[in-house]
Amino acid sequence: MSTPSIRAASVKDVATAAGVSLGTVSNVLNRPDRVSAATRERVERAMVDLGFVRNESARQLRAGTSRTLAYVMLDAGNPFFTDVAQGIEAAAEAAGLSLVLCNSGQLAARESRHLDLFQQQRVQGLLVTPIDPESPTLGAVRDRGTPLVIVDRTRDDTTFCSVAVDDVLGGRLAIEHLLDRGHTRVAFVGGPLGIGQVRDRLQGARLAWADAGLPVDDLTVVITDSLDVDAGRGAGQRLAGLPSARRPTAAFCANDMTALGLLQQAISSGTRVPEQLAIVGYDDIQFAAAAAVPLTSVRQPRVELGRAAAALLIDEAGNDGHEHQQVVFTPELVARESTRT
Amino acid sequence: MSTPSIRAASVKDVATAAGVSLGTVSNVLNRPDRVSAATRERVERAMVDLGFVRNESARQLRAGTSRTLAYVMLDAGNPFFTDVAQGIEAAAEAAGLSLVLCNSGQLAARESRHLDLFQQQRVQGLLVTPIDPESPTLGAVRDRGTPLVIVDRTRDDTTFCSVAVDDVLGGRLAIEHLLDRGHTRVAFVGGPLGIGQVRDRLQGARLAWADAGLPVDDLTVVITDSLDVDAGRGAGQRLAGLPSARRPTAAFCANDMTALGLLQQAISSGTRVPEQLAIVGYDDIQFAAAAAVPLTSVRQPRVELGRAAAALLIDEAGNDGHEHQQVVFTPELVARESTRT
DNA sequence: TTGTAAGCGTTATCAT
DNA sequence: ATGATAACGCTTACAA
Repeated sequence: MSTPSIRAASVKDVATAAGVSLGTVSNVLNRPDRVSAATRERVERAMVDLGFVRNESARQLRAGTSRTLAYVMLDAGNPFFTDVAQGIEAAAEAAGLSLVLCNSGQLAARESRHLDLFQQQRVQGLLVTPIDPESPTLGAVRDRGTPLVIVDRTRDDTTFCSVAVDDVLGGRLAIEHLLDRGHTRVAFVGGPLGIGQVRDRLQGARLAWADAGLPVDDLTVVITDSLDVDAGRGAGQRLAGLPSARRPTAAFCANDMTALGLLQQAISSGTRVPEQLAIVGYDDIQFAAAAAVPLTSVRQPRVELGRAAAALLIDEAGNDGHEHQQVVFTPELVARESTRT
Repeated sequence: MSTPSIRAASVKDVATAAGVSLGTVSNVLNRPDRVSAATRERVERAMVDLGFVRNESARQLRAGTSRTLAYVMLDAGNPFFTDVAQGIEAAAEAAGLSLVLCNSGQLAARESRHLDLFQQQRVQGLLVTPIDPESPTLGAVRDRGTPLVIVDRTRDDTTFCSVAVDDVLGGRLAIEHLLDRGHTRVAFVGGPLGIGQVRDRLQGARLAWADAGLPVDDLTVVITDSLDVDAGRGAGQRLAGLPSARRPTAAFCANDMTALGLLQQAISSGTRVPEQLAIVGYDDIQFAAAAAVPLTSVRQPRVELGRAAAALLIDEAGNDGHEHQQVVFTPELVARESTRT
């Protein structure tokens, strides 16, 4: 049993206890092969006796290298981002690195606090899903020496590595699926348009609509204030209020939370899904498949997204010949009950 | 614009650039009042010119104090824990501390890796929702000097601070609610029984059942392998297979994920909820209210749980007269459509 | 108000 | 195979 001491045991304490020099202790820590089995054992015993815990600050200061990656999430409450984090962690673990997480919660002040902290900690690299991908603070981080990759967002220039999913294509897929099912009056539900991804998904929807040669007015656009469940409910009421001749027979929602809200409103008001209203969501979160009417959704390769981001970061941090890459993944439509013909 | 240099600028570099001594630079960092406005300004200019980022390892090594708390989550994909984390972060932020997160994902190896890492980083304190609250590794952490509080779990002894919710009472509330609604054949759905919380919720259910003087056999117990959506679906099929005379008219699920699965199975097989099957969940996650039939659920004060845990930890880390406390919160039943009479 | 210098715990180089 | 010693970048007395 170790005795909680007033001051944590240091290598020096271990050395004294084991009757060896401090350098030898460091060797059992870092090059165990360089030390004889007998002394190694003695040192290791002393370590557990004293409850020795290596001081990472000192190690890092001297060695000049950190063994951790950090991911600043946009919204830890959204299952999408925790899946991305899981992919990052898998890649980090495979490379012998640890991942620590932080949540900006969409607050710029918190985002920059966390960015600062991690820079000061000299993490090997930083992943971030930024509130604003164009923000100059990201460039500042990298200029100061911390490799940084942008996750699930893109930037207009190519000065960063980034991984994202083709949202224009995703919008296309959703609408093409509904057209295939014979729908000719469709609603896009989502917002605000300040979010680049919402814009892209809408654009993709419009492109597919135009390609089909349908009257542009038959694609109703319902802009919401946010992308949560309440927004979906509200949109449902707005759709229900339309004259039946103009009422859409299908809706494409900019994310699953919104789609779930719309679904709930429909069911509780007696609208049958998919017979009277087909619904397509976006993200394919776990709850989409588990909804009362399993939701057709555009799936993004979340875990793979994280994995790729981590790989890019590890390359940027370790490879001198590194060149920035903007990786764009392809989304995929998962058809379920909510759009069954 | 700062120039990305081959080696990060140090206080010494800043001192040289500003034409002052290294001690003065440190003063503008730590005691800005001790230095004249003129030199302070000069030093600050030099800092931005050089893109100076304070080295936290060196700071911490010398000052001996960390400004961060860490939370090792059990399952980052479960919205319950991210809400808890939010409460922790709020309390940490209020105390001028940062919070970093890690996910054990129910893997003991990962849990202990993360625990090790944070100990080595000498974080001010550690919060953890452990895979096994009785594990001796928790005691080892604390013995080695890192304050640790247990979150959403309890331990048999009182050697730790902990915060949890009264699960026996929660089970009681669920069953009493169903009894109030007139149900006399009820199923408990959840498992495995290795999880203390599942045991407690079941125990509460049984106590309430016994108090009502009903035949013990009329409380059907359906044990599941896990607490996810699939488990709920499977349980639904098992219930449907019972002879109608013995088939429960209501089910109490050990968490919302399971309840959502049960609900989905019921709806897709034509069982009307709540008319033919009433459902009570547990946790009151956001998706519970957003389900096709909004779910009655036992709510735990998640954010408050986190806040309280952080407060305990901060006290343990900073207050010499600290005494361990086991805080137990009271759950609350939120009635919704799924149990409407 | 500012400068000087010691030391935090570790790693790594060089002797032995 | 092991021991002595000089950094790493910073904070903090203490001296000027």
